Amino acid sequence: MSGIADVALRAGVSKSTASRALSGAGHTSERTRTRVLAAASELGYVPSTNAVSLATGRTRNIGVVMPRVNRWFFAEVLEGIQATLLARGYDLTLYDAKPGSPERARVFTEFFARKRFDGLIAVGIEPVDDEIGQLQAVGRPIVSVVGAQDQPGVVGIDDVRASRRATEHLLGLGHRKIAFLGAGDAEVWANVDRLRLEGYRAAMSDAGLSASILHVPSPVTLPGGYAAAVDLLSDDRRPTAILAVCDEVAIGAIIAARRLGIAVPASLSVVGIDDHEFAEMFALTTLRQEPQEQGALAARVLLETLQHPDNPTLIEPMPARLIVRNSTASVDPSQL
Amino acid sequence: MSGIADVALRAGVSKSTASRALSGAGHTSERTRTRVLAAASELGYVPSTNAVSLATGRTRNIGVVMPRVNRWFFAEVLEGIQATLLARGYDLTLYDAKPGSPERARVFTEFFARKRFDGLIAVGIEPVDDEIGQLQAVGRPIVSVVGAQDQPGVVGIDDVRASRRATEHLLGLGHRKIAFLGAGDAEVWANVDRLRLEGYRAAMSDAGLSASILHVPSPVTLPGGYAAAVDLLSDDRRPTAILAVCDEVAIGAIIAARRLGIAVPASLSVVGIDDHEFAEMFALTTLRQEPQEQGALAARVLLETLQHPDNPTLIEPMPARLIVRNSTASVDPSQL
DNA sequence: TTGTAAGCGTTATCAA
DNA sequence: TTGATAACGCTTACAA
Repeated sequence: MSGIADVALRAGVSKSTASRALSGAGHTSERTRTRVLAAASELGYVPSTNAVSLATGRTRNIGVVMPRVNRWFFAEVLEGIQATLLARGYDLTLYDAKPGSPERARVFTEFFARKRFDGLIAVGIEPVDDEIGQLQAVGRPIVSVVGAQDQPGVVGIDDVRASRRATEHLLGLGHRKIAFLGAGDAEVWANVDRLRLEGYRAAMSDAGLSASILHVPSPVTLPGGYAAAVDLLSDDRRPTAILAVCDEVAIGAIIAARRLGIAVPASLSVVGIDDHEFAEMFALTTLRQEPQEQGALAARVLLETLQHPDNPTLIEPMPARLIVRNSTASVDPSQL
Repeated sequence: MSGIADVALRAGVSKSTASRALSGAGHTSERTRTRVLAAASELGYVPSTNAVSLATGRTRNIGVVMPRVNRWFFAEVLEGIQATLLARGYDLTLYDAKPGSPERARVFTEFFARKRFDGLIAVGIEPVDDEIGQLQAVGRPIVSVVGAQDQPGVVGIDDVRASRRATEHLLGLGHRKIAFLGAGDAEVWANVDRLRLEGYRAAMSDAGLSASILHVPSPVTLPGGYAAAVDLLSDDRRPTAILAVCDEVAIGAIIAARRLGIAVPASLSVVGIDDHEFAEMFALTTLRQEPQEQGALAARVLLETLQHPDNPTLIEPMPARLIVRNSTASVDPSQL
């Protein structure tokens, strides 16, 4: 456990010189610098992060809050953030904040107040009431991933546009009876769900099909989509196509269709949003978003902000490309 | 940003008295204590974790390393750890360490050397070569989740026993041609996979079926299990039952069977290990393990060790119960 | 029970 | 370019 004092001693300089040589800040002669560096590596010197933080006020640590980690999207975003921070030598402190839970309240008050991080990445956090103020009160830069597109510092795709595009794909195939599957009432993702529903509605309206708009609520999970689809598809007057709020729901719907003996895509087209890791296996047509990239971008933007606090970075919405696989086809004329 | 000095001033005491009153260590008169507490809350005082850590040597932070976070098991374990730490006021610093990656090397050397945590939880880390030494060198207590059962401080189920039990379930239903699906060669989970394969082999041998042992390699993912099962089941001499290394692979196999028109469980029994969140939806018979509990236990044990370093806690293997659903049935006599 | 003062391991200021 | 010395914000002997 040798400290900078030991290094200084061994290099025959003062602590301050050693510090300068090691951190690169301030002037040091080439000769002493190499001597200090040598001494440090010989001793296996590792600076105490606590002492550094105390003296400088920076932690080299980033906080990440998300409502949960056991969902494909969140896990992917987390990996993207992690990789980027790691490359820059930053640590990552994770905070779990399930909506409405008492733990969440503690995170927002107690844990955030400790300010153990230089900046915060909020993923899929839709702050309610006082949470907004609590986030502000942290007094550290914040970047969000998925959230209201109108706020600054938000990384994500344009959800309205994505689901509109997906709907148009189905319309282009001749479908008229298109159901939107997903987005129950009090969901985690309420915001995103709402935006995607909106895109679907807009596309339907534009096609003169306002009357055919059909919003089927479903839990936003694979089993949830399965169950909801079983109900929906058991009806005689079932739709010819389904737009799911995300791939997990879409895949649930495909599995439901198979079980009911409904051929996909011959008798039913299904399109999702995400390009989930299972999408290929189910030949799912979907709008691809890349959560790892979103996480990486969020991290980059945040680190950039830390370096140049008054250099506000404008974040462009990320692209969402239509990936056509084999879950969508032209509508069967007999079904019209 | 008021510090303890401000609190002390406001309460009309010295810094040390304020510190004692706030931390509860040492004696303080009831009266001054309440005064200090009042002053602290009026000022919204939050101790600087850096200063505390520097002075005490403890961080109130736990490190968690795992090879990845976007797999059901890991994500669940992480949630279990998180919840437990949160309840005790501990922070969680996450380290991603994909096997063999250069990032992993950095984590094990650079990041661990910073010792930003009081203890470490290693989930599914199968340390190689120098990594073992590097973990030791951290000089902090370590608890593992899943790993060699013979090492101390390891939380997990008895994998050999679990897969033996699963195999016996199939044997009890009259199956003789039972394939083990999973565990390719150079897999992340090599250790666990090997143990489960071993349990299967043991059960088969005990039943006098050594000759029928059939190990079919498959990537340990749902799509991987799907692909491997499609191959396996396309063969005329296909097995009447499959034991999958985990539920994700098992579910892949069920989906494959359905696509091939093979009825589960009538013509094919499938059993998994995990009780994954999708298991119920696929009526999968499985051996349930509870990763959240494992994470929580690991966290509890670690915190306990921090409090009583010389009180070695013995960790019992966690139970794995057979959950019989509808993916297994007595073998069809015509298939024998 | 309380206060003084010395750490904890760095960085930052200011002379030299 | 370098070196004393004072922060950083807290805990903890040691004295009172």
